[in-house]
Amino acid sequence: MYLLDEVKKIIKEALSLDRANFTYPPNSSLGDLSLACFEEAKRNQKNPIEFTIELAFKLKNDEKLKKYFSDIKAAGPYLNFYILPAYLSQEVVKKIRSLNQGYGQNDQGANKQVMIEFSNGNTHKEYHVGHLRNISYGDTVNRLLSANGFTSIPVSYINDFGIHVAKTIWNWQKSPKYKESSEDKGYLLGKCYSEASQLLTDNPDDKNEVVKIMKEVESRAGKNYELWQETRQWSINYFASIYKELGIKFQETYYENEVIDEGLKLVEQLKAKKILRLSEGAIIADLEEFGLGVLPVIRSDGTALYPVADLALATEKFKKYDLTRSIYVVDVRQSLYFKQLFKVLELIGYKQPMVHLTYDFVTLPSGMMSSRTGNVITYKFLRDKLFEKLFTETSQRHQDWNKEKIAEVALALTIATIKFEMLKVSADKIITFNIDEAARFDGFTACYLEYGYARLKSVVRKAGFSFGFADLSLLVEQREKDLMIKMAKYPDVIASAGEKYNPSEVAKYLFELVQMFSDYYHEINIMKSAPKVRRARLALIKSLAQVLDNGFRILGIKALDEM
RNA sequence: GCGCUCGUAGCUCAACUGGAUAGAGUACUUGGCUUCGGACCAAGGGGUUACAGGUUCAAAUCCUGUCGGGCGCACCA
Repeated sequence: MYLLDEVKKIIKEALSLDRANFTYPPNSSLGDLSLACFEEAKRNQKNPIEFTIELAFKLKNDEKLKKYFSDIKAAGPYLNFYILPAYLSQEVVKKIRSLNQGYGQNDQGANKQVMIEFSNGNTHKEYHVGHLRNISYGDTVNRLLSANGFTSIPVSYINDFGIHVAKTIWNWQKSPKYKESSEDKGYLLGKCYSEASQLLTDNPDDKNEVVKIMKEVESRAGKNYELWQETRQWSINYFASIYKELGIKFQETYYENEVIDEGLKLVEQLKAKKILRLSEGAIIADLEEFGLGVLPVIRSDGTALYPVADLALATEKFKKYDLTRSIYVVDVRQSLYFKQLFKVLELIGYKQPMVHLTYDFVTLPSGMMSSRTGNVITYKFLRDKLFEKLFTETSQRHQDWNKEKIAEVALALTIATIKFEMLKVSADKIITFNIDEAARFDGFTACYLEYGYARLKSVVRKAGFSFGFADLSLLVEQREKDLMIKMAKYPDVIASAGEKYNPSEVAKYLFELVQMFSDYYHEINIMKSAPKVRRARLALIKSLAQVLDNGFRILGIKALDEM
């Protein structure tokens, strides 16, 4: 059990409470932990202010509590606890040193297997900042679930069979410039798609050709089918290169073209079971009685819509894995669609909880992003722009470094910046992505966190061999105590962020922790302090580095020793 | 029209899900390099939490209404 849980348990036992409303005081002069006593006072029919005074008196004389608290004070209706620094340092610093990467994890989800689907790229289309929000979010939630003890299975679903594919293939054949270009072919397909959409808006008659290509691809034979196979692979390779650069891994990858046939069979079965029916020539799920309207499944021309693949995919997942929960990370605009999909799955008989994890979209100052109109910031554009700027910044600061090292650090900072920008705000906020804002490296940014970490590591490096036994009771500064309290809260943050699927809590926590360290670093010179004190302080900041490291890992960010 | 959602400092966002004096970043003004790394730190000004009611010991948070933005509502994905 972690320190704060233990302390809360002890207080509850001492007061024989089964429920208790703990909060954290607004500033450390009011204590480290507080108990709001409104309800308990009411239950005892007492004025809360007098009631806390009584409680404080009682607890202060409780011998059992003396090893945990230096003081217990009544402050109006709150009972404030001051944790004994010696106990704090023993419990926090030592615990971190013994658990290392495991610090912050818990076993809440033990023996529970959950699946999380995210990323969901379309082949033959651009990979843009909207996808980056999805993948950063999904990946972090996956890591949070693992940290909370769940067996979490990250999967991606790739849409390789829609009309967008045919559009791209159509334009690819028409325009020789793409074939001649030396750029990555997967990247070029995105550009090609954008142009195709524009051309088709200008000349709607050309759609006939696109439909012909679509049918040929779906028939799985012929020249266009072969071209589909080839181009599809370029996209898949391109995605793989992006995932690799971002450090994101999937346990399974599903493709629309591989589940669609199974989906069509399933539709027939569901028609027989009257879960689906014909209406106006189309096949639909009529969900009016659940207040969910109508979900079209097959068009009146007989071609498949999105749910066909999704129903088959869900079935496939439940067949292969014993899941206690199935999570889909998809933007909020598809809320109704997922309610409908989950309802149909429930009617089929799947009882497992299904969660649509929503996030709001990424828009641009110039308006809504759309690969059809070309109003997008692609991954490549963003990455190159940030990389260039960070490469320059890093070179200026490290004239002694070679180009490879500078590039390595600049790339890591680029990735960290992208992810952090996507994760630091809560999922229900629209991100208006301003590339110049994102390319600033001060304030609440990944670079700030990395910079604090690098300075910390630099002190540790300079200290060299001066470690050994540390007397942690020498950590008596208020700033040291504040840091330790903050470090003690890390497991709470992981539990809470995991429960709420909310990475921004972790981002904010890490920022605050680094802020506290920066202040400490400026006010207290570790290397110049007396040898025994120095050892204690080094032990403190080494465990602080571990907490930061663990938190960075949750966000999918590489902690850099130097930058 | 119906449904969902958001509205907090000039701007971008927090606020432990109903708790103490609503906090950060940025911008602006000012101070700090004979430095354990200045991509840093410190100080200052900046708020009727869109508006009006209600619920209670307590409301940015909950309920009702109004205004404003965004999104979705049968063959797009």
